[in-house]
Order: sequence, then structure tokens, then C-alpha cells
Amino acid sequence: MATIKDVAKLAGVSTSTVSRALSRKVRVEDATREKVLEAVARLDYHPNSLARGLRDGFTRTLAMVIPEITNPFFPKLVQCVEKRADERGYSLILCDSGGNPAREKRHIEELRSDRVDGVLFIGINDCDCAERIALLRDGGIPAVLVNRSFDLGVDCVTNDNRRGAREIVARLIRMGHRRIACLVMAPESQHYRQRLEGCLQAFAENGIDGYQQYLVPDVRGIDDAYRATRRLLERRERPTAFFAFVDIIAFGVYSGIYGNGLSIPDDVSVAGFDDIATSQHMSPPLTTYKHPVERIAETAVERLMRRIQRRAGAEPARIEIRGRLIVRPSIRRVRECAG
Amino acid sequence: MATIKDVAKLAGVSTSTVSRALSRKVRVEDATREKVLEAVARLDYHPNSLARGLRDGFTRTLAMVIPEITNPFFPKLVQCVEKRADERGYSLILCDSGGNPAREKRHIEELRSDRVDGVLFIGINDCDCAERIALLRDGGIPAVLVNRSFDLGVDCVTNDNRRGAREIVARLIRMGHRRIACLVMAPESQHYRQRLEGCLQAFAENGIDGYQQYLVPDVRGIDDAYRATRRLLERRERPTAFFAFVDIIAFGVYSGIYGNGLSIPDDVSVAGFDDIATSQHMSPPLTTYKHPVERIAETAVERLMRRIQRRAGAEPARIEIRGRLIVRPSIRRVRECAG
DNA sequence: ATGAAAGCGCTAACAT
DNA sequence: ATGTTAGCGCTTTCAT
Repeated sequence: MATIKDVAKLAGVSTSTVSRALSRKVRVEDATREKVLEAVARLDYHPNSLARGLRDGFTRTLAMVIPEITNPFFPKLVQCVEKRADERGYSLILCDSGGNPAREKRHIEELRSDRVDGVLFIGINDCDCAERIALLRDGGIPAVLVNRSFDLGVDCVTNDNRRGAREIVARLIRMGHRRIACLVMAPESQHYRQRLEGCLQAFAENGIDGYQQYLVPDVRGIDDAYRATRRLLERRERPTAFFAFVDIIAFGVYSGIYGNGLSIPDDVSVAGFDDIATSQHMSPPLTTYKHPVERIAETAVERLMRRIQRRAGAEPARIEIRGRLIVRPSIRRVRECAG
Repeated sequence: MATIKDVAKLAGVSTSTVSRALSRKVRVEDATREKVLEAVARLDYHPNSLARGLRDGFTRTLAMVIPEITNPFFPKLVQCVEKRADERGYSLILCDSGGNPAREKRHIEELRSDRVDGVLFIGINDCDCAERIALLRDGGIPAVLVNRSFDLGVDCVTNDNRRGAREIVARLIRMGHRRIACLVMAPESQHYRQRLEGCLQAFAENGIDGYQQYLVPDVRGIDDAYRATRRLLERRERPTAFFAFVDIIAFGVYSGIYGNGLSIPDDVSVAGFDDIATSQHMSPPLTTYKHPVERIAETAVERLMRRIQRRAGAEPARIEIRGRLIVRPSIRRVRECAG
């Protein structure tokens, strides 16, 4: 591995000149730069970013801490973040907590040694967020909280859960649905609480009541969703529509409906939330509310970079990015007789 | 940020003693270690891994270059690799090529500056592999080729595509299927070529011919699969079974079959390959051949670590890890009349 | 415009 | 067992 000294020697200049010629921030004689560049090429020189980082305090590395890359919601987000980071010359360290809060904590502590310039944090549990962010602050590492919005002294970038859920439910109501089953997931999470609020708002605005009996509060996985769906469909007055609080959960709803010998959307309508990659390829394609991961990634990286460069207003921003309703064939107007 | 000097001063010892007390490789008086540890705690000291890396030549960072994290095959693999790396005290830099060979190349070149200790490489195109691996070798970076097996002077870790495809097709044949549609994906890729070979072997061993007319060679996406399926089902002698060369493609097959008003598995059987997370939750759950990503990840990381530590036999290993058939309700014995 | 030299934080000889 | 010192490769004053 050639070092800057080798380049300097071959080019017949000092190491500082090589450094300057390469950094292009300082004026260097054209002829000198030529010589340096030629030596660089000849020696196949690649600057050592560790040495650079040690010297100037920037590693040009970001870390992203996520609950589980196997949750189909995250791959796109990670991809977009990596792309945005890369565009700015940054590498991305991926810290997958594997759903384990203890590992999440360890990851954060290890990041203090890794000297990353900043961290994009998506926690497993809301209740641990404050501690994790505090840990990063103690380490002097700028952080952005993604997909959650708390008053923790850091920038937050999330989506519009309330509005989205409200739009979904309002749309179903407008199609004549009255018995709408809401599969809520984890009620202790801000995300799902906000989505629930959106649902309730839609019900209230449209004067629908009795929705409580179709509200399942703790649907944590696809199998839960399957069972809940089967159970709901066995009722005398079965729901005519299902709103799964995340698209993944809709898988279980689909199985449950098909398992009961019913069809989508003729017998039952189904909607999800997030618009993960597979949703458009389900049979039938799933109506959902797009979680704007591209813009969330872009915004989060942009905010983080500002913090790293110590500009950005003092007060942390809490940014909410709008998604949009995506109507696909999984929902239809309720049949009169079924009303 | 406290440095080792601060710790040394507070503990009343030299920096080397601090270093030794922390590295636990060298004997240090218990009392001394105590003092050091206390100072570390008091100052909330976290060693600077850049400085360490610059000094001893190991960054304790691996990189993984993958075609696209949004391809549902990769998240589990990435997760497993990250976990194995983490267990060894290594961080993982994720380089997502976004399906773009030019970006893949740039990533690899940038890794030469990042001074990662090793790279797990999964290329977009087989034909670029040799060049990418050569680039890493020039940079003196140990590499392992994952999911592909070429004679490139590096360890390769893959699965058993031939055997898997053969088992799938043999199983379908044993269930009475004769007209089996094989959706081949990209024929220029080793992966799919091997799977194709497995199919042909199964057909040959069982004396089935005429399979060529049900072989679609270039099904690159879910939409392709949908169209191919619709087309095949419109034939007079339509296939009784579909073998999608990757599970993702089975999404398109399912839509195509349902779009034709047929049912799975009563009218048509469907099998995939890989066993991605969603396969078990499709309606009906998909029969497939498990791609052993956990063991591939484990093996690949283990081989890479050996290379990093400069042990491991001189000749590069080409390891093939066996998967296994996973039978789910998407296939059934062909009905007599349909035979 | 270029060179000399210091130093980022750490570890590993080398000395004691 | 512990301290002293050099140096990893780079950038950045400070001179010239």
C-alpha cells in the first residue's frame, strides 16, 4: 500500500504538497499537480481515511441503527439512506438490533468508539429512545431520530401517521363500509397510537360508532393477524373491511380471509399502511398509504449533515413528511345487501 | 472526549499501562487495573478506534457489497452477516449497489481508502466479478465471494442450486405433474444456470420430455412472471405446475393464476426457490427450497476472518452449503383427469 | 506556491 | 510490572 510519502518521493515534492494537490482546496501550481497526479496513478495510491479521520476529526462515516432489516419496511429506507450518504462521500455502518433492545444499546455504545460522524437512530421501543439519544449526546455524536418524534433535543423525521390512517378509514367509509376492523399492532408505540388516533378521528367525523368491537389492539405479527381475521369473520355481523396498521400484517389478513373461503375485495375489502415493495404484487394488489421513505431518508441525512457541520438552527426540528393514499384493487364499494 | 492520556493522568499511570490494562492480553497488577478501570469509568472513556486502527493496521470493520437490499433475498443475509461480524467485534459497512454496476465499482474503489479489514462481495453480474475481486486484491483487501463460485483465487460460499432445483422438479414429477413450467430468470447468471441444470437433470432422470415448450428463459421481474404465467395458462395444454426460479417471481405467478380464475393448488401447483420471509405467508404458503443464508453468512464471515488473520490454507475453498426442500400447501398431486 | 514539522490517539517495542 | 518513546498516515499551521 503506497502512502503519501511514496507519492511525494516519486513526484519529487513534499507530502504537504501532495496533500494540497489532492484536496483541491488550496492553490497548487498546475505543473506540480500534474506530477502528483501522475505519481498517484503510478503507485495506485489511495489515501488512508483512518489517518485522515484521526487528523481532522471526521470519519466520513454515518451509522444507522435499526430494529430489524428483515422487517420489509426497512430495506428501502436503508437503501435510500445509504445512497444519500454515498452522494456526500459518506459510508454507512449498519447496526441491526435484531429486535433485541440489549443489542441496540451495545451497538450505540460501540459507536462511541467507532467515531462515526453521526447516527440515524430508529429504536425498537419508544421508551428506550431517550436513553439511547442521551448516550449519543454524551459521546458527542450528532443524531437524528427517524420514524419517531419526541422532544429529546434532536431533529426528528417522521411521516404523517394520523392523517394517513384517517384518509384510509375515511375512504372505506365513503365506500359504504361501516364495520371496519382495525388491527392496531403495538399500542405502546407512538406510530400505532397516532394511526389509531387517525382512525378514531375518521370514525368521529363520519358519525360511525360501534367501531370498538372491531378494534383489535395487539396484533403483533402475521400469525396474530391471521387468527384475529378468522375470529372476526366468524361473527354474525362480520366486518366488511379490514385496516391493517402495517402492510406486513395484511398478509395475515389475506390468509385469514381466503381461509374462510371469502374473496377480496368482493366479500371483504383490505387496506394496509406503508406501501412496502410487495404490496403492489399481492393478489389482489393492496390499497395502502405510502410511507414516504425516500424523502424521510433524504431529509434525515440532510439534517444530520447539518448537525455534523455545526450549522442548523439551535432548536431541533420535528419534521413530518406527508405520504399519500394509494388505491389498489383490494378495496371496493360495499354491496347494498351486505350494508 | 477523554483520551488515553486523560485516563493515564487520572489513574496516575502511563498511557501504556492504561492500554495494557484495557487490552487484557498482558499481565497488569490487579490494583493498577482497578485504578485504570475507575478512571475509565469516571471519564467515560471510549478508546478511539481510528487511532487504534492506524496503529495496528486493523479497523475491525468489514464491508458487504450487495446488488440491492430491496431484493427480499438479501435482508436476512445481511442481518446474519452483521450478527456474525458483531460477535467478533466487527462493524459492517453496507454498500448497496442499487442494481447499478458502475456504483458497485465505485464502492469497491472507495473501500480501498476506507481500510476495511475484509469484504464480502455479492456482485450484480457474474461477468464483473473477476474485475471486482482483482480490484480488491490490488488493494490488499481480503475478500470472499458470496453466492457465486468462480476460480478467482478467493474463497467462495454458495448454496446448492442444482440439487435444489432437481429436488423441486423431481417432487413435482412424483406428484404426477408432467407439464411443468420453469421460469428461469437471467440465464447469464451462474445461479440460474445451475438451477436450470438441476431442472433438466430431473426431467432426464424421469424420462420427461417436451418440457422445453414450458421453459421461459428470461423472466426478470414479477411483471414478467405475471405475463408469462397468463400466456402459459392460455395454452390448450396448459402447465399443471410452475417452478419459479426465485420466490419473488412466484408473486407474479400467483397473480397470473388468480387472474385467470384458477386456484392454487387445486388447478395449478406452484413452487419457488430461496424461502424468503414472505413465502410462508403467501396464500397459500409457497413450497420452496431453502437457501441457507444463515449458514452461508456464518461460513463466509468465518472464512473472511481467517484470511484477515492470514491463516487458512493457501488454496481458496469453494464451499457449497446444502439447503432443503420445504413443502407447503402450494403444491398437490395432479388430478387424474388433468393428467 | 511549497516545505518542515507537529500532532491527532493509540499500541508495541524497548528499556528498566 | 510499568514507563519511555517512536511512529502508524495524514493535514495543517508556520515558515520561507
